[in-house]
Amino acid sequence: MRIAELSRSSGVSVPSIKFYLREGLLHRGELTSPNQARYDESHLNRLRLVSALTEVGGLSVAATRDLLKVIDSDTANLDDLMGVALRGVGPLTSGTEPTEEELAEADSLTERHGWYVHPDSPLRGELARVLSALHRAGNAPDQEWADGYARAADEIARIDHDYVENFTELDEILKTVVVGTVLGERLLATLRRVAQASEAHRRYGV
Amino acid sequence: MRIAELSRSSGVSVPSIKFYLREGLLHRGELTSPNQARYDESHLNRLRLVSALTEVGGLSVAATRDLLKVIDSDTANLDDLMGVALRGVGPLTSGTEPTEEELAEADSLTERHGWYVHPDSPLRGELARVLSALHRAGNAPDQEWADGYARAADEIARIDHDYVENFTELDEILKTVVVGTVLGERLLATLRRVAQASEAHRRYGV
DNA sequence: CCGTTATAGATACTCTTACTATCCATAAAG
DNA sequence: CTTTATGGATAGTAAGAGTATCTATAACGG
Repeated sequence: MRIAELSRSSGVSVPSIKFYLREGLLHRGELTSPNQARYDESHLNRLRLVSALTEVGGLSVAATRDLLKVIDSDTANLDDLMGVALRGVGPLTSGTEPTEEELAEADSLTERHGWYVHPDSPLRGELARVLSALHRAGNAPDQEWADGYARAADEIARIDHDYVENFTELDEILKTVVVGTVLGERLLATLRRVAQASEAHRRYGV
Repeated sequence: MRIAELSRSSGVSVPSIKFYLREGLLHRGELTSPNQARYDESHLNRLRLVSALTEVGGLSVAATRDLLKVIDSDTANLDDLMGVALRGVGPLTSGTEPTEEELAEADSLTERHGWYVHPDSPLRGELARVLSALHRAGNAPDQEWADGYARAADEIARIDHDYVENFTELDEILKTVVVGTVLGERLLATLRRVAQASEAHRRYGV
């Protein structure tokens, strides 16, 4: 197909497609002449993936490119790739480095739940920053509340891993992990709001 | 205190403080002369809240201002305020309107979990868009997986509501709901990644 | 008392991100 | 054979989040 049709069936404007081509988020079409190229299903699928990740997943173009690079890579080692995929999924938070005290609170939480976090993992600082932000925002996150969240997170991690075990193809697993991480986060956030609104309705009849 | 000290103890640069003053995220200090103002604890607290919401919560300055407006308002009706607070917490996703079919999938999910969602609620479209994005990304969200997420969301909603019931002051509740919604989302996302990494470690020894 | 430093507030400038718009030379379509 | 549609390069734009400057004045340090 030509670019116009690709645009129509993907819902991405022609200039944006050209932009993604320039930025390396989409592979070039097969040139049939110096100014004509043919696109196929692979381009369409990639564009759908890109728009899902950026529009709904909220990823920047740069972050999306990095993720796609991981998906496209065919390193043989699944374990490595899972790690890269999880670590690569940004942008996480910004801000200053957490203090020792904040790290200690994060460690205490992860230990209470029997989680293993590598001391150098960015997740450790990330968690510390979030907890610290809750303090700074004037909401000392009471331990029971945070623990409830942790239990839910634990359950979800198990669900995710069980789900991934259905797949065997490496590239399929990779894509599932990446997409599941990014869009799963949005899904969870949205379901949480729905559940909250519904619970408010149930309790107070809003 | 003067602006330099406010900057030092909040970690926000003086130009940024001035920017927040211009944008209405921070109330002006008390003028002691045409070019001198005094700031107090209230300014410090507000700045901490703003930086927690923007840096960790990932809110834009505009979204933060809107939220603060809700927190500052003293409408007497708690029910209304909870609704406004929950609805006001953006930015949710962007993109095209969901189709009937996508809405139907969203409705089916909410119904399976006994949730009540007002037909005009933006949450309905939001959920439909996320589910649709999962399809578009090439990951048909298998029902069992989504249901697992929904159960976790349900649990969290209950935890949140139980937590809020500890408070009695209206403005305290409001702030807790808003902060809890925004930062709780980050906390949950982070815990989920920690749990995932930990589960990967447990299962595959990464 | 006085030179230096620190404001308040207004206006202008900058940097990044994510696109759009133009342009040229050729291809395809009617 | 005259429009319309590319591919690819270059330039322009609009929004968002600050920074920098500037003008009078205060406040401080000696």
